Amino acid sequence: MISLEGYRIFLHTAKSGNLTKAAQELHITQPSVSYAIKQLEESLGVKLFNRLSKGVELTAEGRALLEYVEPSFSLLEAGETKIRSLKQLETGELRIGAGGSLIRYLLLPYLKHFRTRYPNIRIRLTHGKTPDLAKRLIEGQIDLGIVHMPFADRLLDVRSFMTIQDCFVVGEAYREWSERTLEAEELGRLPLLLLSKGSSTRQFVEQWFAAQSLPLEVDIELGSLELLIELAQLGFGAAFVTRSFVSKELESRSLYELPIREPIPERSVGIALRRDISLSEAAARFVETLTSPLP
Amino acid sequence: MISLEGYRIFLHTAKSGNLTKAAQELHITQPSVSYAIKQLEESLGVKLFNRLSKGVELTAEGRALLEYVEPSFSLLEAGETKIRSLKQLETGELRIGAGGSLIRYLLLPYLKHFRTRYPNIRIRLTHGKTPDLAKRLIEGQIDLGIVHMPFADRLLDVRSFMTIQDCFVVGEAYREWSERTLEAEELGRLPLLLLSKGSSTRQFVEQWFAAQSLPLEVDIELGSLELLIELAQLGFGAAFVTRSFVSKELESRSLYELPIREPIPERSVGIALRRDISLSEAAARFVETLTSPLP
DNA sequence: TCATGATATAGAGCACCTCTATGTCAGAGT
DNA sequence: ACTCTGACATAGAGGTGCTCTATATCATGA
Repeated sequence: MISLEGYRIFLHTAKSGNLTKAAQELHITQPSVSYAIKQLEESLGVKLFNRLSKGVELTAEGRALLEYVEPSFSLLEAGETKIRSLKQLETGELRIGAGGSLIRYLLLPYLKHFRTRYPNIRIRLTHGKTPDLAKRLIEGQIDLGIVHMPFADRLLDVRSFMTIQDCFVVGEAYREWSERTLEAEELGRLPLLLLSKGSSTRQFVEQWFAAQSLPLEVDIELGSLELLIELAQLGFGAAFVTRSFVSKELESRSLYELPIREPIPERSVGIALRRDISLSEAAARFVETLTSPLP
Repeated sequence: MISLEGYRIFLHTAKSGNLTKAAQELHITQPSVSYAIKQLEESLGVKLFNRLSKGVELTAEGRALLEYVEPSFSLLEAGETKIRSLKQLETGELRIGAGGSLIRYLLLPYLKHFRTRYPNIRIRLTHGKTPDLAKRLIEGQIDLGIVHMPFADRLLDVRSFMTIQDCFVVGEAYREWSERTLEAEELGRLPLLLLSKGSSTRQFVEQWFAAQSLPLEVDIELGSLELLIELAQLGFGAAFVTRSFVSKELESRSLYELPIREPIPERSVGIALRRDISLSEAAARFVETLTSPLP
């Protein structure tokens, strides 16, 4: 097999027309260049250079070879440049999957920050429920998934990166309910606004009711958290939401949280990654972004 | 500096998705491949493969790199192929087939020129009639054929490269016939010297007579144009020949052309090649020689 | 639980490249 | 002519780094 280093030396020699100069460029000695050229000539079975008194000059065969070797090395160099720029996050893509409202209410500030910092990384977002995201992850269609915990899969590495606290909120119409601590069973006397079945949040609230042996009567169920919040504000009932997602509304008093004696346990949101593959540079950096506090 | 051998190993590994298989292809051992990939990854500072339990799989960065490395190596390989074919010019051979008198009267100057330019190419000449040449071409026994046009074959690429003009010539004995324009039918009053049946030239002259509804009475028919010309000079009659083949004799007035009212159409001579195989370097150069003017 | 088929690691060995030193040669300058 | 300069070639020593064998480790599927 032909030594590839020989081609690199050939290329420099051909371009400078001078073994000694080529040697300097390559930080090796002139005899090494001489040796390498000789090796290459012998492997190919043709003379590549005519040795003149003032340097070397390509033969017809050498010139023919150069026409291939030069672009070949340009490509390799371009490849190395590409890798460098991927490493510097000057290019690349980041494929994120996230469930329901997490993109809008939780991921958005991180995405904004990341996009400002690395404007040339193409961000692709995929919406999907947790099992769907798991499937996409395993198939390599997304780099990482953002899911409600608990969630586990043999092939996935899921690590919590944020805890969230859920609560019930009401609008002005039911404001008085927020002025004293309620027993859990009293909630049944209010119309309940929940996310549709199948969402992690819905599962979670169902479990909470079940844990206390309380029946759960749902009055309004919606796929969109946005709409849920709006209806709560309009006085349609008590909505089960993550507190931090409505912090603005709570501050501006367009929503009120219902204090409940039986505390709603904390949940956490996790990052799901394929266990056996390493992250792309962009994905790794995004995970860092997620796990360190926003400025 | 990055070891180029590493790229070759990377390429094979990426394509087979399996270090062990790549090692076999490269005739080295699996640990060597493992080592090389690791080296490359460390030099570039990125992981190129995810190690799975059933082989390896490119990472995003690896995939990006492959897009450059693969064409780069294709180029190198093409370069090596080119060199190999150029080398053939040092030792190769050129097998030409040509009909009848074409070798001697048309090809010879080109052959001389080619032989001077590429003295190490062994030239093999095959004599044969057009259909025979076609058969040899198709069977790969010759690289190219020189044939009278028109001629076509599904498997052959035939391109005209020279037009020729035929004429009737006589020796001193019939010189007076050359001093006025003859009607075609007057030719019948001269003894006619033609090439033997089966030759393209004979076919052509027969067609010409037939086109004018003239009977053709052949007095002397020979396989050799050389002899035909000699007999014409000796006054045996009018010979049908290609004008450029006897230009020397016409100049030196050992032969005279008969002016004829009905013009004899031009013919052309073509190069026949096999359509589906690429020419050897030597054959390609010879075709160049034929299609560009002699110095 | 075991067999299978992967990759990773450790450590020895040596091939091949690279170096230093020196030879050879052609051309320019005096 | 002679020498000086700048080039490439050759010889031989030396050491780096690749490659090998042997073995570990790990995941998967039966």
